[in-house]
Amino acid sequence: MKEGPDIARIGTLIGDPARANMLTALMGGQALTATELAQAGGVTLQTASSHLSKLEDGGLISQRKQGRHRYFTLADGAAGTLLENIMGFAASRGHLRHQPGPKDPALRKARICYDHLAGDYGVRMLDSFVSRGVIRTDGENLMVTEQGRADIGQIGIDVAPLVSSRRPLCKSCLDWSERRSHLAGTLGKALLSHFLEKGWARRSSESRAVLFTPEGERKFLSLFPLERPSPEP
Amino acid sequence: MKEGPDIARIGTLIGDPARANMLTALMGGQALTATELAQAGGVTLQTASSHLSKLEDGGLISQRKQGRHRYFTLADGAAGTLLENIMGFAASRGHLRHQPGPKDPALRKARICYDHLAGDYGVRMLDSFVSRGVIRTDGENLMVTEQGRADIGQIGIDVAPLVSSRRPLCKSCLDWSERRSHLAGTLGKALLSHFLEKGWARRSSESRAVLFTPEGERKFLSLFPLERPSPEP
DNA sequence: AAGATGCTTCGGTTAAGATCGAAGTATGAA
DNA sequence: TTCATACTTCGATCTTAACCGAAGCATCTT
Repeated sequence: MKEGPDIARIGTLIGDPARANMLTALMGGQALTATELAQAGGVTLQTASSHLSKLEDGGLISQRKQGRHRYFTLADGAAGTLLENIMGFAASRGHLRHQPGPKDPALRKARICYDHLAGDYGVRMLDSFVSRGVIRTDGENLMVTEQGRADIGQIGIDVAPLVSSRRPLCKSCLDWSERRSHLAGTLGKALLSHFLEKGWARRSSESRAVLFTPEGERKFLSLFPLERPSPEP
Repeated sequence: MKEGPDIARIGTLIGDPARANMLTALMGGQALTATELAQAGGVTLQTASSHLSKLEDGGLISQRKQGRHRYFTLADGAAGTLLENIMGFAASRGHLRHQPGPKDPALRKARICYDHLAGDYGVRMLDSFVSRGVIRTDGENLMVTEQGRADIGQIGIDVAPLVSSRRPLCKSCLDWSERRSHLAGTLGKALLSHFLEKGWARRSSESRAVLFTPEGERKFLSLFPLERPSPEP
């Protein structure tokens, strides 16, 4: 009788606090072991193991055996995007777990959102692109302009190989701390990788924070100037 | 300690089968009473009332009192989009509630997805737009071309007023019965409204099916010809 | 081989919340 | 006023599943 996709199953999987915490931890983009995820979820290893197998059956995560460890990651980009969407929605309704934003100011400033940069710096980067005409926006969709390709090339990133993938090149992602959009998609991913490779910033070991070096910060800010505060919905 | 948006809360709301059924019913885009939603959810009125207040607290739905009725709708477009996303994801993982598609063939052929057309006809419409260059696609983002605006104008729809809104003009939405994309966004909404206004089709009273008249069907098919089966991921 | 580490499976307990009957409130009809 | 309809609130029951201790399996180290 009932028609359609089983959204309740996905909802149930995400609806348990321990599982939600594990998934949030996996949004960091790194593969984590069952033990690490148990800690992230705040449960014992036995309980975590049960949760992880449910998440895997549900297609949200996948695992890779390596020696006596099992490394878990989000199943794919679609799973990451789904979680981003839900986070954005939850934030838009004011459903925050503690108070208006992350307590840790570093997390508010710059953090990883699955595979791209979020937080104040992530929002600033997209704002700068839009105000300088590198990226054009049509409500929600984002497109790199012709001239924008050259600008991004100057940063040291070749746009061409990024479009081949089935993931979109640009995608806006609602930032829960800033309540504005930042840049996701393969370009967002490439930019973050670039910053990390150049040594401008590194990942925090305990959280999703991205820590810029003083020099990296200087370069970042000069690379992504803000003309004026651009009002965005 | 815990950072970020409370995705577990949203998950829990969607994770209950009765609530999921109610939300799916509301994806039809029409305002429904508590009694109707109780039936959709397969629970008594008391239980439904409890569910509805939880959904409202969570920001997924809103209500409007009218005499002794209370009409419930999805809170806004963002809520609809969220549910669409989750449906698409669930379908992509094969989480269907019964078997590979809707039992009702009419539902497979054409149905309402919140406010736009889905099913075989919905997919065909987008395919036709893409193959004729009315809409260009960049991975996931959709854009109406210059020439496309004129083509759509010929159908009788003025694109200009559709872009002002904060919702995107075009948006792809994964179709769970076809496993391909169809057209959402304000343009998708305008097209469906147009078909209904012109009397080419009408909504089914019991389900989300959209029933075309013989003449409406003829016009629809000639308006959205398929050059060749276009392979899409 | 023996021990340590990482993880899974099993079993019993417990807590959360979904459910509905019954009673209460609000609006409309007669 | 009286009755009917639409819905909410209260209270009690009952099912589901989250949880962890204990035991088992697999892999690495020594």
